[in-house]
Amino acid sequence: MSAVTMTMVAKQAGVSVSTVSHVINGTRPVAGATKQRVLATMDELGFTHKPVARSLAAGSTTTIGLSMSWVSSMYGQELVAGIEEECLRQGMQLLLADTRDDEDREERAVANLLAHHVGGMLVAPTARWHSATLRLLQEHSVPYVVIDRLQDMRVDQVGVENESGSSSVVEHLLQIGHRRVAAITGREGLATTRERLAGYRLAHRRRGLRVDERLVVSGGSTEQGGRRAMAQLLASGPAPTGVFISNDSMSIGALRALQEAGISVPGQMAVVCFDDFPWGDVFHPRLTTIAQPSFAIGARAVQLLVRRLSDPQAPAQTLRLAGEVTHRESCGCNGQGPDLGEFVEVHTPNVGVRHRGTAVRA
Amino acid sequence: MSAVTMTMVAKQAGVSVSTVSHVINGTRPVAGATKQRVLATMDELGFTHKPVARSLAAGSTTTIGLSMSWVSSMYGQELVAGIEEECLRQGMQLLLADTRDDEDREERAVANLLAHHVGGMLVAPTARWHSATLRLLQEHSVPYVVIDRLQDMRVDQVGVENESGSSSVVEHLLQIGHRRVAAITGREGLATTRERLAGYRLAHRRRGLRVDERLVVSGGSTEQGGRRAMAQLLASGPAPTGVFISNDSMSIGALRALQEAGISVPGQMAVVCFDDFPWGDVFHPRLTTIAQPSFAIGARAVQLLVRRLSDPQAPAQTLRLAGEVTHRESCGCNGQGPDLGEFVEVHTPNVGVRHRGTAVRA
DNA sequence: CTGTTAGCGCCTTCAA
DNA sequence: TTGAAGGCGCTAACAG
Repeated sequence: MSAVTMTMVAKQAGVSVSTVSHVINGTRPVAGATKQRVLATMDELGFTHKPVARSLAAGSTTTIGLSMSWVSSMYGQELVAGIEEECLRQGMQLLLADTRDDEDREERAVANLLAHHVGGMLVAPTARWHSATLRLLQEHSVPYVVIDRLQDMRVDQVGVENESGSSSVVEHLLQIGHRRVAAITGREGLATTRERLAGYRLAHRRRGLRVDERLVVSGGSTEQGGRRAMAQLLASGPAPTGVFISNDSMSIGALRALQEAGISVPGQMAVVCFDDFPWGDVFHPRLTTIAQPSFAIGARAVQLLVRRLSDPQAPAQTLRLAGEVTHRESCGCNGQGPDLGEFVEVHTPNVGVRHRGTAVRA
Repeated sequence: MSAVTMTMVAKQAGVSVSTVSHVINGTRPVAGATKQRVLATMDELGFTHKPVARSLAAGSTTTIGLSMSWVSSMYGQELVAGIEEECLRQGMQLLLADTRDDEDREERAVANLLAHHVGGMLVAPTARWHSATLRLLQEHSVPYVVIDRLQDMRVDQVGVENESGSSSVVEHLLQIGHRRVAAITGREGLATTRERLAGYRLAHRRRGLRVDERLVVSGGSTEQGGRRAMAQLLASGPAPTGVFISNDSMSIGALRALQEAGISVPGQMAVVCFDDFPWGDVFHPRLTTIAQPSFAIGARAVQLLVRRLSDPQAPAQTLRLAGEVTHRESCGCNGQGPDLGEFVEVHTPNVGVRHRGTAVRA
């Protein structure tokens, strides 16, 4: 039997329901003796608070929703961990919904969450999310913060510094002598895609080199796309000697293509990529990557949401956390390269840091 | 504004709330004309159903809860995907809570889910879950199904066939000539640990070999544990020539230890393990594994729950899905081994199958 | 076929 | 310092 209600507690303790309610919520002073009695009976009866009833009556919740595509990427695990951890600390509950990076699913997911009376939302938007989903969010006038794929809007959002991160690894390749460095870019329309590509270009500019546009290929952010993109790079024209891959899924696809073509890494092709793999230093090729501070991003997102919840008028804030270059062997510099740290300012925010394998610096 | 209620729809359409309710739920016949009118006004006003109010009033929900530790394992992603997919098909919502394989967190997680009025629960229990959590579940008399770590109880549960799976890969090592095959086992108290170890023993028995107990080491199911276990195996006594590792996290740890010791796989050490990696055929060493049908397991779990929801008196059911041996190179048989398929009956249940990379059969 | 009337468990004025 | 009473949005008898 779970049906221990406030009414039952009230009757048993010989007080009114409102007193019980106030004891629970600390929403008005209650005499010490009464309070103790209520607390005791609550404990005795095994009373549990029912958030749904509360939210119905009060119109608010301590539950927040998270809408993201976490099946498609390894990056999501740490993110969710960070979010959960911070939720715990803030005394909030988390409701999860998966979008699979599909706009329709996303709309349904958000609608669901909203229907479940979440008090706020964390959204890692899909590529073309604005249309319906954004409207939903705004119609319900629910506070939300955008994660990862930042928008050109005045909203609370937190993500990684894409441009500086990618520019530093690309510049590393250029610096150790590569002159034909390709880029496999993500899905069109994503801020991350745009910014990481910008980093790639910036690196060339810094070195006074011109980008050969034939070496810039879209991989659509998926594993299959990455595979195709790499295959295409290998097939057409003068092959690159190095490649920058814009996310983890595409990296796997690209590696698959390289393997199928019998090309060794880094021997015949240097590889650097965005997004780290937690097991990146165990398997070969050991990838040189930019690790996102996923855990911290998640935690910060919750903090941003909590802030907005308590102060709806606060100005919108955009947080950019620095990625961390994890230097391994796929770049082929054999430790002769520069310390990449000089390009990237690695600052890990003070929100609970997680170990992510052994980062080998050059 | 999100506050479009049934009452408003009723007034606008000139009917009573109960009619609106019945139109929505199809819970009693409504005249065609009336129904159309209600539907139209609902659409016009942008009405959204509020599940929390419904569950309060009806005492039931279409929301089910999932309590598991999915951050720690890659296996979890497919599982959740399978669960979600099936939930979608069954028209149910999913609430997620992470336990991090910690008993206290698990208790809180389950309590939370219960508090949110879930109509049923999916639980992938931690090692010592019975004490508090199970009681919670039963006190609330909520239907639940156990996933993965099956219990010795009469409850609905679904998991992989641990024993036959591990015995087949271990027997493979024995068959190609290994005589000192070690086992790195999981956390004590887990059914999976027990069963996978039993498979390891069974393989030896089948081949008429005795297990050297010094080669059986616990890795506690964690990456660190796997690393320590492997280090221990390498340090003490006569080293094994092959090893069976009981889950994915420990495999990563063990590989790390092997790498630190400068031991090549499969050259100096043959490796087989439970749990596959989605990217297992891209990186080296390419692990020979037993892939769990995670997606199917998730889907079946939902089906089991739905069945119990509709028929509380149905007899408890235990489902065992076959794992699939994914034969790659870490076993070192160089394709000379037998077709492992002859040991394992691979039957993929009819619940939506997912691609998981290219499985190379010997 | 449809409306009326109680609540579900809780919060929140308004009184006392 | 405390109670009583109304209502959040919806469902489910009970009446027509």
